Amino acid sequence: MVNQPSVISESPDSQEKPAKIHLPRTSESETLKKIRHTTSHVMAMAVQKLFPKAQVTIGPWIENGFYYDFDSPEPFTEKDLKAIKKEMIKIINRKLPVIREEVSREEAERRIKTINEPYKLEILEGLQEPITIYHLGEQWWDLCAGPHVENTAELNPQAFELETVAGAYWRGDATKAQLQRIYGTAWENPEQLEEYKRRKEEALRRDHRKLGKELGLFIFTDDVGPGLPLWTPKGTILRSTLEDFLKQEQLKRGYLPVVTPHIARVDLFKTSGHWQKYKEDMFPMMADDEEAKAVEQGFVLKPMNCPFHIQIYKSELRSYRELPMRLAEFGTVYRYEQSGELGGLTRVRGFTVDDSHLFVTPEQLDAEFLNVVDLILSVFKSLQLKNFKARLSFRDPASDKYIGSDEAWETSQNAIRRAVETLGMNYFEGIGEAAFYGPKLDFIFQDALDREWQLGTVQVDYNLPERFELEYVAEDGSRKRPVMIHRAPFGSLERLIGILIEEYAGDFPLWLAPIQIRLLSVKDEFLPYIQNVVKELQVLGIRAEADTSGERLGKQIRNAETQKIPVMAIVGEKEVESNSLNIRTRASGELGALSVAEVIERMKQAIENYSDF
RNA sequence: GCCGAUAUAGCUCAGUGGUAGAGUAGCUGAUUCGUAAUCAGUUGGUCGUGGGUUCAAAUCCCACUAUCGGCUCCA
Repeated sequence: MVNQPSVISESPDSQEKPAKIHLPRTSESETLKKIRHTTSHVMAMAVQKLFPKAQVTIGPWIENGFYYDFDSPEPFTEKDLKAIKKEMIKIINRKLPVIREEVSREEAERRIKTINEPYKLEILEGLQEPITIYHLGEQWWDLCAGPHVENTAELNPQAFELETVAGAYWRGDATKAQLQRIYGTAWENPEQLEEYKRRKEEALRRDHRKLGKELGLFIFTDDVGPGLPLWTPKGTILRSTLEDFLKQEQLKRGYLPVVTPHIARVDLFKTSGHWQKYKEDMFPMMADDEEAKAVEQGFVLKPMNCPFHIQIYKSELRSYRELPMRLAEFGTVYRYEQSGELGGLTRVRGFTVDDSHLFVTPEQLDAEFLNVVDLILSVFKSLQLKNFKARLSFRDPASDKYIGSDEAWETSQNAIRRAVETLGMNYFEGIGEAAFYGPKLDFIFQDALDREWQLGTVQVDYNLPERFELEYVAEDGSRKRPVMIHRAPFGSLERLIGILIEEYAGDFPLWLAPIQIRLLSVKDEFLPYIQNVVKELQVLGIRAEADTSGERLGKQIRNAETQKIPVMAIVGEKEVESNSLNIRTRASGELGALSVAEVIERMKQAIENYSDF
């Protein structure tokens, strides 16, 4: 197995093991909460036994397990994890009682001082009374709200695993101490643990970085640079199919296409506020010489498209009759993301936003916002994306990273709240998640490894119209200020494709598949026939190709399956004689012989309806 | 950016101080075959880059780059 190419693991046999075991998330199970809390305490006790200098900080449960952060002079290694696990099993087998004790703040403080753990003192400050301490036997205790199992004997030593070590900042603050975090998972029984591991492996198989390589969709090279994807022919088909799809939707809804350059004078971004607020996140300025650099006269790669679209709006005196004006562009932007943040297609330094800026009158704002949300939801529906959350991304009033007046923020945040309430959508609020120029409604998706990513976004903006002094002539002849809506249903093509690859596990619906149908011949003598049919299909815009490898049929089928091609057409003597194709699909297997005309008709229908063959 | 790990053939990986390997892909030949791997032969690597230690480095040390996991950040 080890020496096989990895695509092998995608074979039907390895996929047909439906999960029978239910794996609850921690928040759904009181039992798991107890198990994981106690297991994390056992781990902390083991760590302090083996590394007496390690200080315990916090160690909560998380949805799939738990972690504990330690301040340790030496970082933990994978080897240490094995030793820690061994020590944990010893502790479990000692059948230590887990005892809850309520103490006064003063008493807690006194006890912490005797064991000299300053982090605990800081934690204590933030705790409400009653303060509870949990003891593991007589040697170890920690501040904890619980709940816990009653005895370590209730933990199954075969049902937990220490997974990985990582750095983490104290209190999640990059200016504070770097701690060592150990992630682990714990379950009720070994069967659940096995199932959990199996699902993690399964998730790894869906990873878009792996599938992107196997299916030949995109590459990265060291010579081009980190976070800068290169799109291969197949990936480019996928991209442009998605682009065309959205362009059509937008044309139906009155959007106006525009194209703008990738660079602009730095002054443009001074007016917009980017230069002041996000200079560090932009690629460095290009200047002719040192003198130009000194006075900040030069060009920058655009991190956003809005200032460009604003220029087009401003290029003429606008009447209220022209509004809403919806300028749309697949605009490629460049952001100098921190090196440690880059990964696959979900976080890159150059990406294409399906961007549009809508210039509307204040009266039009609510209706237009609803139109945008409607577009976004219908796009997700066509893409069969169902698992997402809507987040109201508001500013953190305590932070100074935002531009604009308090009134402008209030007005736009209220507009967003009104919209989601009108639609009756489920949503949650993310304080501090706003863009620096305005609040957003974001659509959040999960990748194969349960990490969350923002795709679609709608933003209400009173600030940039102000900064660029945008106007329109109102009905009464007065000059008024429009409101802007920034919106991107995909968010970025790159991130969307990353999520789509994982959502479909590389098995794209027919309309998106880079190769829609591959023709296979039983014998080489039928190659001319299949090549003619391929031409016929291509003329009709169907993405068809012929397998000319001369391999046996079984191998040709296998190759088409591993490449996840949705439709295979097999040609032997019978098919040539009757001018037909013997169809086999990924979704439904063998469908038998159909006339070429019928195959064409069904392909066209399925592609048009976003459905299977 | 921070903590840790990793980097060997197009791909997936083995190789822990003594002449660089396997499977697969590619190429060549034979086979002309009916629904997930036909057989044989064969090309291919400054072992990420640059330094150092050593008689000798893929292997040990240092720096850098990239990737992976996590943290922080994310317009």
